[in-house]
Parts: sequence; structure tokens; C-alpha cells
Amino acid sequence: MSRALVSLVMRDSPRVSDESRKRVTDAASKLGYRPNLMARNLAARKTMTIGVLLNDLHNPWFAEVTDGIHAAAERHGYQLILASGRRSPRLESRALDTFLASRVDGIIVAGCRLSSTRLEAVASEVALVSIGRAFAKVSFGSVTTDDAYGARLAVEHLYELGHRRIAHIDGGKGAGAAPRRTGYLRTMRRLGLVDTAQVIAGDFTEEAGARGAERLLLGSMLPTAIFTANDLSAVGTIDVVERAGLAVPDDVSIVGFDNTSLAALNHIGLTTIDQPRREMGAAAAGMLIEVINDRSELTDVLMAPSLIVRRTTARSQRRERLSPGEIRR
Amino acid sequence: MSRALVSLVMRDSPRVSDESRKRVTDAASKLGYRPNLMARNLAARKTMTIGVLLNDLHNPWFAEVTDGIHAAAERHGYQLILASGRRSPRLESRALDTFLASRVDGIIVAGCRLSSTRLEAVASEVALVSIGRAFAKVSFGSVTTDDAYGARLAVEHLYELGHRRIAHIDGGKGAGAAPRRTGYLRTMRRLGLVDTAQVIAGDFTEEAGARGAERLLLGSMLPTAIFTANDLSAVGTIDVVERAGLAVPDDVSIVGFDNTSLAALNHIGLTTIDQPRREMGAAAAGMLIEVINDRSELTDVLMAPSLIVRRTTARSQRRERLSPGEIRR
DNA sequence: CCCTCTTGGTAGAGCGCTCCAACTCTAGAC
DNA sequence: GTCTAGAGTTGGAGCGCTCTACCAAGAGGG
Repeated sequence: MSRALVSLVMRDSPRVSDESRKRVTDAASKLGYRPNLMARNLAARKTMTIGVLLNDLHNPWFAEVTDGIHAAAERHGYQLILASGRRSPRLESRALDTFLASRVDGIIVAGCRLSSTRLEAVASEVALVSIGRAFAKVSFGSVTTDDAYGARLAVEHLYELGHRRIAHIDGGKGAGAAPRRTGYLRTMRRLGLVDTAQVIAGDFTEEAGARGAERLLLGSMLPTAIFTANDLSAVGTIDVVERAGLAVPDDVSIVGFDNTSLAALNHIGLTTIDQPRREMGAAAAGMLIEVINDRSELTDVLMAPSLIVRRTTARSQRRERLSPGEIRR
Repeated sequence: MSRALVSLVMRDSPRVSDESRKRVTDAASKLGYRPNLMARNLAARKTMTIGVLLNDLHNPWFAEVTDGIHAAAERHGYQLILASGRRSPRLESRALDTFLASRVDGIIVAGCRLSSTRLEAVASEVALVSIGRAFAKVSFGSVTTDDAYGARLAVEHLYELGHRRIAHIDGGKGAGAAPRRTGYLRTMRRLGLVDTAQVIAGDFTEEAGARGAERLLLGSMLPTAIFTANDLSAVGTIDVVERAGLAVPDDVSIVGFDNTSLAALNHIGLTTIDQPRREMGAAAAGMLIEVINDRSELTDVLMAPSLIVRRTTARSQRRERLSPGEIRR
């Protein structure tokens, strides 16, 4: 048997007779032979692998997006290699270099904080899709939720419940933070609430949500509702608000963003804006694979968010403003 | 300049003069040259890569263990490739095949559900360390917490608070579930509580915690305390208990296991058994790298768990048993 | 009976690196 | 002035595959 024959069997080509296929597989299992992926990829000049860069393994959002990517990739015979950026642009950048050096066929970055210039450079070498963050005029694709619209849904929900003093704890430079912030501000303006709008700086973490809540409690204008940039922040905010002796939602209503498994925990029951996370992952992987196989072009896909009402929002009590002294007992 | 010289520069060998090093790097950046990892690994017969198999991206425990692995690997110049088993042994097994085909230098499996036979087969090809689950008489290493002792800490804590009817919602076939179960049973026996001991089947998920709690509420012997196999289950249990109109910890105390970020959320404030997750990851990676470089042998490392008291446990009210009717209002 | 076509198989070049042995220079030792 | 010892560099083999020819043999057509 020739080397080439074995190669054909391993790639299960139809050009082999059943007899020699059997002979090869028998011999292979007897010898414990296992094709060397590196040699194969080197010779074939493709890897059937997609590199997936996750920004923060600690945020359940990424786990759920990954599930969607995984499902779509598997359907097309692609493998995944994951890397965690651990919320550090330096590590993110390094992970991308590794992907490029490994000659992955395509890259998906989820919630990536890297500059469009850096991503553009990567995209010039291999097809790339960004999830959760869109970029203007770039040569790579994106799959995002309409974050601005999501923010609008959140604010309108609170408005309909009678809230007028609605604050926003934002996501800083995080993916999707900017459109959520502007969506909040635009909606507040449209509803005639410019005077009471306030944006507190955050960064998508629980701690940021807690710090933001502390600043609001100390401030001169205590809001009756808080819209946070994501669920993780919302949980931090709830903690601080409750510890200050205020009740959620009776004294302060809170809306998160993402509808991660965290928000869905009954014990938390967070009202939030849903992103179709699995679908986003699947859409990104699907588009990427089409592009890898030259069947289509990279585009920007916008998914529709929706409001999920749980137990952290309620009708505003319109109670008079409390002084900080009364609150922090 | 010869190919070999470029190769030396790329691996920054000390045997190159500063002058030619500069010439090479200049030319490389001008041409946008990027070493091909596959070719390098193929020729070098090593990959400087560790494959990490995570059982469930949705459980924060894995994110935290991965942080530890990452830190140790980076310190020694090793890269990580992650794979998610998505709680399915079939996918776990396939991911291991991919690792082997990619010729990773070592493998770490975290919370893996695969049989010792299967892992043994993998370990015969490449160094392997299991985190969170120990195996008897095998040729691969492990890093685990003393789960039985952790369970004992939990039960003793509850006992000291005056609880006598303590139930356990277990982790089924999950990693570490068995020793936690036996640790619970042994301690109950030692404390003379055999009669009231009861183990409810679970599987380390929130849903399992919820279902387990439902069964306990319907059962004839309502416990005053519940020890769950992990934090995720504990959260599910809390939900159901509270929804049934009982207060945690006033009516029912609850202890989790793992001390994940979930337990630490102030809003949850779960009393739990801490596992040094980062240290476990770091120890596993450290041991693996030592073995890869033939500097030591694989061993079984046992870490000490500790009790973290938060707000889901309190002194038993020793109230008389409620009938199911009274409870589920 | 010759020719073409198809099916199943094979030889050999090459993918882009590393590694080894060997080679060329200096520079210092005696 | 010769010898030796590095320091720096290089050619070539080889890692384990795929891929592009190309070949042999039997089937079918005229």
C-alpha cells in the first residue's frame, strides 16, 4: 500500500475500493496510527479550524455565544480553538497572533476590545467576524444586537412604569457600551428627561455596577430606576442598593442587558434586554464559513433585542427624594 | 541570508550576531513574514501547547481554574488551546482526539466525565492531568480538593448551628460528586444522624438543585438544612425553597460547594466550601510542564478546602416539622 | 481488434519549518 | 607564524502529510 492510498482513506475519498479501505483502516487501528494534523494542515494549506477569541470567560454571555458558534461550526465540519483574552487587550492581541501563526481558516472575536486598526490588520490576513461590537467601514464582518434599540426598550419600559429619574451605569470602552449609552441618552431626550439623565462610568463588571450604585446613592439626585450596561453590573448594583436599605424594585427599579443565565436565575430575577446569543454565535460562524468557501461576502448582521420583564422593575412610587443620610442607615 | 539563520532569529537563539538579527527582523517586518506554527511544530516535534478540556463553560468554576492554568503556562512559555465538552462525554472524547491529532505536549482535563479507561488511553500517548476528579491507580496525575473533607466541613458547620435534619443534593456522576456524597454520609453517621440523612440525585446544574429541593419539599421529612454538591445547584435550591414561602436561612440553611464567583455575589451570599481554584489550575499546569520536560513524575495533589460562611446558614430554629400543605401556600 | 474511458492505485515533489554537521572566520595563546 | 577555540553561519536532510500528475487494467464501443 502506498502512502497516497492511506492519505486517501484518511480523508475518506470515494476513489478507494472497499477492500483496500478496510485493509488500511485495519492496519491503522492495529498500529495505533493517528494522522498528524500539523502535517496535514501544512500540506493541505488549510486547517478546517476557526479561532474564537473570548474576551472574558467569567461572563456567561460568552459561554452562550460559544455554544452557538460551536453548533454551526460542527455542522460544517469545522473545529474550534478557543482563547481567552481575560479582559486584557494585550492578551487579546497575542491570542490573535497565535491564531494567525496557526493559520486558522477564520477568526471570530467576541466582545473584543481591540482597536479597529488592529482588527483590520488581522482581517487582511484571514476572514474575521466580530460579535457584539460593530465597526464602521471595515473589511471584516460583524454580528451585533441593536444595542441602541435595546437601550431604548429599557428606558421606555421604565418610563411606562412611571419612572422619570432614570440613571445609566455604562460599559465604558466595552463592546456595545457606546451604542447602549447613546441609545439611553437619545431616548431620555425624546421623552423630555434630559435634565434627569445621568451616565455613570462603568466597565461591564459586577464591581463597576456596585461602584456606580454607590456614586448614585451619594449623589444629589437619587434615581428611581437604574439601567445598567449589562447583567453583571446589574447584579452589583442590586447588591449595593439593597445594602443601603432600599428595596428592589419597590424603591429602585433595575434593568440589565444581555439576558444571560445570571439574569435568569430565579433568585435574581433580573428584568433585562435579551440578546439572541446562540443565534448570534451561529450567524457569525455561518457567515464566516460561507466567506471562507468564497460563497459570499462579509456583512454586518443586526439582531433584534427584546425586553424580558422579571422582578427587578415595578411601578414608580414617585416618593420624594431621600437625603443620603436617610438612605445609608 | 540562509533559511537556517532566519530560523535561529525567529527562535531568538543567542548564537546570532546583533547585526544579522536586525537584518532579519527588518526584512521580516517589511515582508509581513510570520512563522508558520504548523511547520515549526512539525519539524520541532513539539508544540509548546497544552490542550485544556473544560467540561462546562457555563459554570464559573471552569473560568477560574482556567485563569490559574493560564498563569502558570504563560510563565513557562506554553500556550493553551481550550475546548469545551459542553457537558457531553461524546464531545469531550472528540476534543481529546483533536488534541492528540494536534500533538499537544500535554493535556489538562477539568471536571471531565470520561471513564478512567478512556483517559488512560489518552495518557498513554501524552502527559495528562485531571483537575477536580481523582482516579485510583492510573498513569496520569490529578489535582483535586479533598472533597470528602469539604463535605465534612459543611455538615459539621450545620451541626454546630444546631441542625440535625441535613439533606444532600448530590452531583450524580459529575467530577468530585462521589467523595462529597460519601463525605456527607460518613459525617452524618459519625454525628449519629444516620436516620435523617438523605441523598437526593442531582447533576451539578441549577435545575438539578431546583428539582432536588422540590422533592425534599414534597417528602415526608423536611430538612432544616441542605448541603448541595456545588454552588450552581445551591442557587437552584434557594430559588425553590424561597418560592415555597420558606426563608433562607431562617427556615432552611443552605451550603454550597466550590465558592465560585456566583456564591460570592452579595445578592446571593452563599455559605459554601472553598476550593482554591486558581491554585489548582496553576498546580496542574506546573506539574504537567515539569513532566513534559522530564523533571518529575505525575502525582496526585490534594488541596485543602475551607468553609466560607456567608448568609445562607443560621442557627436552627428547631421548629416542628411543617406539613407539605402548610409549606406550599 | 484497436481505441478510448473509467476506476483504482502510485510515485514524487513540496508544504515551511528545525536540526545537525560542517564550514568560515576571527582572535588570542604560545 | 602556527594552532586552537569559539562565535557565527550555512547546506541539506527530514518532519508527515497532500496533491498533481501519471499508470495499469478492465469495460465498453465501433
